[in-house]
Amino acid sequence: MSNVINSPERVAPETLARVQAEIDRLGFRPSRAAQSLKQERAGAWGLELNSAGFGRLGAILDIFLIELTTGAAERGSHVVPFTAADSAAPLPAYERLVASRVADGFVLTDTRRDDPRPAWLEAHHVPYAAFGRVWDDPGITSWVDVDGASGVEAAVHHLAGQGYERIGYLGWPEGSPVGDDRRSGWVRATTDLGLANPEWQARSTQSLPSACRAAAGLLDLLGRGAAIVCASDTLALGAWRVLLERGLEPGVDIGLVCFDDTDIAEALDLSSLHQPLDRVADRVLHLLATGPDPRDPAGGLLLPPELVVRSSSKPAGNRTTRKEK
Amino acid sequence: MSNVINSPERVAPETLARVQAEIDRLGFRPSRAAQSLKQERAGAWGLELNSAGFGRLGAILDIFLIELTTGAAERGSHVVPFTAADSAAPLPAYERLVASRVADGFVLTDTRRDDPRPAWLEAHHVPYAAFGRVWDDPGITSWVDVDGASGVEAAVHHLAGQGYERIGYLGWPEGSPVGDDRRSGWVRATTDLGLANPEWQARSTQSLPSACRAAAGLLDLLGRGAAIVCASDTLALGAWRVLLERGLEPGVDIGLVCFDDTDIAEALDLSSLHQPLDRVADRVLHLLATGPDPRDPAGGLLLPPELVVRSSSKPAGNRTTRKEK
DNA sequence: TTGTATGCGTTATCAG
DNA sequence: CTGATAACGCATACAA
Repeated sequence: MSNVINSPERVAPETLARVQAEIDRLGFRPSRAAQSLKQERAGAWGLELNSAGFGRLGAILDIFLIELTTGAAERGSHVVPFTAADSAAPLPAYERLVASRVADGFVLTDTRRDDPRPAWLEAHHVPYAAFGRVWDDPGITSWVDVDGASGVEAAVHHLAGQGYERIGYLGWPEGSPVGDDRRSGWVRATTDLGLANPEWQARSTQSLPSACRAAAGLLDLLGRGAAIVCASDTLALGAWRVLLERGLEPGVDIGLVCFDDTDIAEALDLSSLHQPLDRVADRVLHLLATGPDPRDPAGGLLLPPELVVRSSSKPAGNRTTRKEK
Repeated sequence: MSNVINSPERVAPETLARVQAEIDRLGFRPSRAAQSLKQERAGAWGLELNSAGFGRLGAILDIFLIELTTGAAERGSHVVPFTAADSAAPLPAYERLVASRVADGFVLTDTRRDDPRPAWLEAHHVPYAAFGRVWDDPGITSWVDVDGASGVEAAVHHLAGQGYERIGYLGWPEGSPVGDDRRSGWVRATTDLGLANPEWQARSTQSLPSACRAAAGLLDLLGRGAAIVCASDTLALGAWRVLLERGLEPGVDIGLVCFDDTDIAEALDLSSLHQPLDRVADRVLHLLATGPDPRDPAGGLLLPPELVVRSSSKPAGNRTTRKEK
């Protein structure tokens, strides 16, 4: 009797033991397909893998996928990755999974302005939760994101605490919501600290040559003894390269803090803002399971990143000892 | 009638059109759960995400996952990622998916010596195919791998063709099957070309400081004008760093070719051996669908990587022009 | 408290 | 060639 499995409290202890023994002996495990059919839910969440977010330098989505997979398993469900044939028009791929009832809902990543997915999912009453703000509609609260502004702010305060007085910012071109958010943290923190100088910033796309050019220009402006906060680990790689080419040592001649804390930051021993992907995954799964909390009309959840201090932002004491060449 | 969907040739053209019209009108799509139940197959392949292979510097498995997902979708199935609670003892996680019939079989990655998975899967008659050789048992042919030896060999020949005469090798410590395989390509090629020198090699683990130390030692040995083949992009990053620190330019003062062709190689503009992950995924899915070919007892499939030439291995002509400092 | 029957949405079989 | 029907394995409601 399946009561033993699903409501053990409704069954006599003695029969429970007997049936349980049989279950163990036979190695019985319920079939997901039959369960899904009966319960009319797949027990799986779809996750679109788009090449914009995956497999790129400084990608963190692979880690997020691991966290999501683990978290889903703990809640008795699965993650079904899928790709859209045309990444500019992903809706058909979502529609397929919904229509064949392979996924009960979706985890959105790489949310952007004019993202067609939230509206479509809302219209079709498909549950979803986003890693990344839903920028188009403040009324939508089914998202979790990392607070880029407060992260960069913390980085600036950290650098100021280490004794840096000229703190520049190497970010993305204006217009990307994530980039603008991170930059605002730099503006706020330098203003608060009385270190503001709107000149001390440079913009670069996520390509290394571009990052190197931007970093070089910024370094010319700032000079030795300054610090730079980078909007991503890729930008930091560019900055790091320019430092090396100029014979400058990160954390000694120039302070460096970057965002994302990918393997690159770790490998290069760069201080970085670590995104709490385990907590993001946990909250996303929670949202998916319960739906957005109607008592909380304020919006989604903003998680602060954690600053991981490495040698690229050494305290002032260490910096005084110049390394012999 | 479902004959229209599953065997349209057995149905009168007129009824077919009529029923098809209804299907389109109603937007009917078969439910995967019901199909799975009826056909007694999940239509999904399990893929273990272990933190050894994912989210690490120079990881290519995220790209492989995309290829696998796309390929599976083309064949009407899905990929179900999962993690093992204890990555040293992954079998229970496999067992769960089999028992609840969530996955019909598995794609193995990160195969290693004394890997318990192939034997277990064979014993339980669970279909599987590996990306990476099954090292323990030459009788097992259900794998696809990239031919590291021939790849490195091609890299050495390429460098020799560019005019390099001292070609060193920066690899992993002895004992890893993949590393030994790649190294053997260097030995073979340098021997064939009469450029062999067993001294010209260094060994390093996949950490940047270690790679830098090893690369520095190797460079001391080889001197300017030599070339280095690296067993991975991470090792190449170490070599690249040492070059920069010494004021040497890759492709001008030192030739550099690495393995894996990850985002790092692309960002640093390093020549690299590109693994044909799309073809690997395709063959793995083919193996899964058909089982290993009994007419081919010779073993699995070895695909040659493709050398992507970038600025770090410029032809000799370009090298003659020394850059002004 | 325990056992039994029904139906979830398919596909395959079989009688018409 | 077509339409009806049983069975896949489970959960649930209901009868015993």
